Amino acid sequence: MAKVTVSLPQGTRDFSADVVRKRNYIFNTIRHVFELYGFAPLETPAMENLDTLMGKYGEEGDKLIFKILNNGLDNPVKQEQIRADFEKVLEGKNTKTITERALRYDLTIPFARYVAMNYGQLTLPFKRYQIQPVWRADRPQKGRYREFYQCDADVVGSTSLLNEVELANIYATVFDKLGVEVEIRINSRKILAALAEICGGADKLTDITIAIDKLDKIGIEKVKEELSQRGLSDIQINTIEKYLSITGTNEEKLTAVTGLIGNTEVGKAGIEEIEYVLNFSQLSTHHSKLSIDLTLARGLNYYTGIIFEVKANNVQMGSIGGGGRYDDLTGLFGVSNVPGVGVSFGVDRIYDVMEELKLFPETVHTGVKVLFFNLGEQERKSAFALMQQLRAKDISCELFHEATKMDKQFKYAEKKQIPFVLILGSKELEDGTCVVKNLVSGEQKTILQTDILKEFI
RNA sequence: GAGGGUGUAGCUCAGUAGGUUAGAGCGACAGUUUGUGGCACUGUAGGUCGUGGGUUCGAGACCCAUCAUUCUCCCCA
Repeated sequence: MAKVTVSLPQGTRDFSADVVRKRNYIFNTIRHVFELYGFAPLETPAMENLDTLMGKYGEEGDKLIFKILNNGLDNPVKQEQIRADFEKVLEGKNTKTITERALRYDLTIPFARYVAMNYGQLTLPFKRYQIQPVWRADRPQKGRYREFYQCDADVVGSTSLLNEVELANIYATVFDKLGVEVEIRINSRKILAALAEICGGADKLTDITIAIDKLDKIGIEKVKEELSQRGLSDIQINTIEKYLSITGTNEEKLTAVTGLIGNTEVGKAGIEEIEYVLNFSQLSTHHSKLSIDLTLARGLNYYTGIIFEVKANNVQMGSIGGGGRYDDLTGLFGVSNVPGVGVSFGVDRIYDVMEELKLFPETVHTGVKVLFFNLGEQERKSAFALMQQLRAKDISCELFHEATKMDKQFKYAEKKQIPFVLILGSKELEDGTCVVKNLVSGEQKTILQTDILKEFI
């Protein structure tokens, strides 16, 4: 056999039939719930102008954007300019002559761009969902791919906390349906802002969030070290340690955090919005837990209110969903004062979790239902006619491609997990019957050809 | 960007301290079986041991480089 020399770009994958079916099961579940909650679909291009994306995801994020090389760089007329601009690229700057487009990095920024461009036409509040791949030039590892799907639902044009309640319920509903046990973590950037305020300045917010976000990974001592490196005083660090040591039930956490930052206006607001979402969500019934996580910060710095993150229980995997409220995402694109809130599902990680915990139902494997045996020229003509009758009734069938030993045809059906075979040989041809065999049970019976629809509908 | 692991048949992997002609299971194909699959038995095909250098009388094994892949950190879904 010839040596195969082709390969796939790092971090990308092909999906074979059974994987696609399982992925579709997840997509369909999410899409269905999005529709159920009144969200409408939107699709945007795989690529955006580089300007649209740059600077939206922080310094690290910018590095992970896949940039697209411009066409026509070999144009002799422009060579001098291009050489000069390429020097800038070597210094880490982007220039439009070299690259001006990039693959989308997430779905939120393209959505904000869409809202800004179409603001006048939208009925507010505007609720859209979007299920498309995104690309990141990250180094692949467990649960991390360079091409992966996000499923986002966002509401813009409303400051109502009802939206947060709805989105929390969407999370709970989807994971209940999929049978994945999760913990939906909730926090408010306002509480973090209040913490920064009593620690001497709003400008410390980013430093503080980056450090405390790592608590469960590196431990309290390392966090304190990092805070110290980031220029916080011992008194400030002491306050943060008090904040981080808050534990207990949701109610206990709220009481404790109120004692610490409840005297600040922003802190009070943050506590109130969490209380509101928690109380409202208790009205609906679902298994997934909604719990306060005061260390939850989220890297994206456009979040301003409630923030969410979803972790799967019983499995080692990064977050499988995240989101939050942003006050002014479209302001970056020239349309100010459009508040919004959204959540995102990471399908590829959800798939990995479900695979690891064996949560996919058997019924996901629905392929061909009936294989018609091919036992000769006359036989196959009759079989073909019968098969078309079933297909007309939406039953998927196949006729074996050549007249060969039954042995082979049986094995084909078995490998493709086709549950029924239909045998129509010379005997059956004569008396107008056919044999239906159930490959799972091994039972078979002879029926009239005219009764075939009854048999399978 | 930093640091580990792994590359041997289509797949999963053995390969002992460096020593003839590199193995197993599964899979594929053919047959036992020209109208009944799964089981069993028999046989066949398939590998310049990721690639390139080096050490050695001798390398799948040891050393260096390189590529691929995987995992961890950073960050994230």
